[in-house]
Amino acid sequence: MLVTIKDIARIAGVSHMTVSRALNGNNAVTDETRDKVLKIARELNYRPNLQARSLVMNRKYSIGIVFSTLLSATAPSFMQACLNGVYQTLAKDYNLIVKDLESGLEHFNFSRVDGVIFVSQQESDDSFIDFALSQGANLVVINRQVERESLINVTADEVAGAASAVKFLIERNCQRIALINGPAKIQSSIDRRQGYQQALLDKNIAIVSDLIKDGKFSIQGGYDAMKVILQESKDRQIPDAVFCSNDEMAFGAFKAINEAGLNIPNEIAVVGFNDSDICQFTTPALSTVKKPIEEMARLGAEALFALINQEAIANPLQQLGTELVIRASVR
Amino acid sequence: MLVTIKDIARIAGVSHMTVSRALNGNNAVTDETRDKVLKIARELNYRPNLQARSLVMNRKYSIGIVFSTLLSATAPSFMQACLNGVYQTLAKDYNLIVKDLESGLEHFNFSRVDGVIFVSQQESDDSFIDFALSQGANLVVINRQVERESLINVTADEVAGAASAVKFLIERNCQRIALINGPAKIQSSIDRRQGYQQALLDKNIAIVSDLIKDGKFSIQGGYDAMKVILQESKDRQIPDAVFCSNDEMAFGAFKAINEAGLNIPNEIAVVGFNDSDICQFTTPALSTVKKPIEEMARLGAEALFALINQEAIANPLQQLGTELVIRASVR
DNA sequence: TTGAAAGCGCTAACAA
DNA sequence: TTGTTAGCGCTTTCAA
Repeated sequence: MLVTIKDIARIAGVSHMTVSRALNGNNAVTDETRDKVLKIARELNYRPNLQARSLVMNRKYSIGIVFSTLLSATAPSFMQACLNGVYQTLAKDYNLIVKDLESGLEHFNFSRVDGVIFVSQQESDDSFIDFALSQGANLVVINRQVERESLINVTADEVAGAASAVKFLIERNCQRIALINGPAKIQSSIDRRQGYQQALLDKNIAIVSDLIKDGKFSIQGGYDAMKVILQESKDRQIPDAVFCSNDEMAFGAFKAINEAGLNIPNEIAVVGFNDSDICQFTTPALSTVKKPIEEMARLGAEALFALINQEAIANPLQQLGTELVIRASVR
Repeated sequence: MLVTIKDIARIAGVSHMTVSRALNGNNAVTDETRDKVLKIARELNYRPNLQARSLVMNRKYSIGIVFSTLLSATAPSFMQACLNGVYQTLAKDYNLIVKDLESGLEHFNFSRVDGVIFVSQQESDDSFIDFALSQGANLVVINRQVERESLINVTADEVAGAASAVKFLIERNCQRIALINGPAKIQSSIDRRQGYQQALLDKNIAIVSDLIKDGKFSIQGGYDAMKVILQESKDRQIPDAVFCSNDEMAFGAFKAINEAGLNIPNEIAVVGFNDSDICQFTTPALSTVKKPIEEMARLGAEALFALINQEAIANPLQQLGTELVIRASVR
């Protein structure tokens, strides 16, 4: 068994309460006593049992980060950015617990965490959000816009981001612009499609449903979708541009375009979304809409800690901007 | 405050002990009582306070996964594979806590977890390993081979993997083979370099230190290293192959080679390591050494749970095989 | 089959 | 400034 405050108390010849006070920096203890206690604690390599403290203080010293899924539709770069953003804000004593919703939300025990930062990706996540709120859990939802009374929600302006990309393509004289989108139920897919359609409407270009495909947010999916698009346009005109809902799918599309012997950007321009690491190193370099994922996670986590500590939340609804990054994949 | 067994006891008109027994499936309780208790528990949406149970049982219902670093030198795809592998083996009640060593190991409180799975990447991790062992923690080290009395260690045979790749290149008539390696202190870098050198020696090819560069395990680093290699060989012969210590660096090298106007694989053959998602979609497709990362993590986690539950460990030292995957980036 | 008492390691409240 | 007592929610032990 590990060292407890009682062990230290016995050796120091004081009560366990004096030890507790000394360790917690309570100043109702003489310097001499404190020094003695701290010295013994150090020698015995004492670590507080946070489970026990937790029971008394009703604090868990843990927060949870919950993903819709750890496996599919969560690109590694996206997940790492989220984890990093949250991890950086973590106070010294705090643990970060990773969960996904596929293991079943009935297993989620809110009594083990002080709060949850939920990286929400789809509308069906609502049941978890409502469950969390009904449990009175401290909750911050990031990535997907959610309408709930006084819920803290940090998102990016994906509609505008997608629209800016498509608008740019049109201004560069693209007329037949395909969309390789993520799975239909994912909110980012819905938003980016909306931005795509908005831009086309604004410029009086018809929306051609044959040019919209599901690329599953994966490299393979982007490749498959692009192949189908090219196949289907064999007898007709091929698209002169393709907007992909994330960079991975754009990367897959590159492969299909290369295999078809077509030139990027002269025959087909390509734009992605997120600005992940790969963009600068594809050939040609991939134009994209930069989404501040790590910052989104950081701001969400900061708000969560404010919530936990019952501090005022400056701005419960934050929508971060996106930014069009032009590289050689457009002409 | 949340529902406790005492609340249920009061409503059911029994003692809290009977509730505890009913909830834990102890059969020293009549079916009638049990049903009544379970029904009330369900209605009140009772969740056990694992902090409290923890205190009594001296079980934490959490394991930790510790990375050397969450930020640098940990490729997103590698990290996600590790997390997935461990997450899949997690028992229903268990939480997974993510940590890195950069936050300082003095902060690591082993009393909060039942065990730790350590994704070790470098020799300087040894201090953490020794610290963990000195604390009597349940520890499993994966990814890096570590010599410690009765320590559970799951690794991949990286030396052989690298050697097989380089040997293959030589058999395809490559003579000047560059190595773009990870940071020198990372064990995988050391192992893969050793495999590289071994293969060259076996085939009586001299090792040219100018052809060995640090690519930092990142796309950018691979690009930079390849550029330097090409720059330096301007007046001499350029290498006819480059072996990269991970796929990301190979991807960066592709870019530099493309920019130099050289053909892959005819002028320079390229091989990577890990077999991550991108390999099939680069142009040309990237040959690589497949490393079973997720399986490594899964086996490690299974062993950790066996250790926690004091079951026999079939095989404390497991070295998984690697496999050379040939694609179009070699001729 | 059920209940009462004790205690896991810690802190809050009160007393000395 | 220090100590005593009680109790957080749970399980183990022993008694009924």
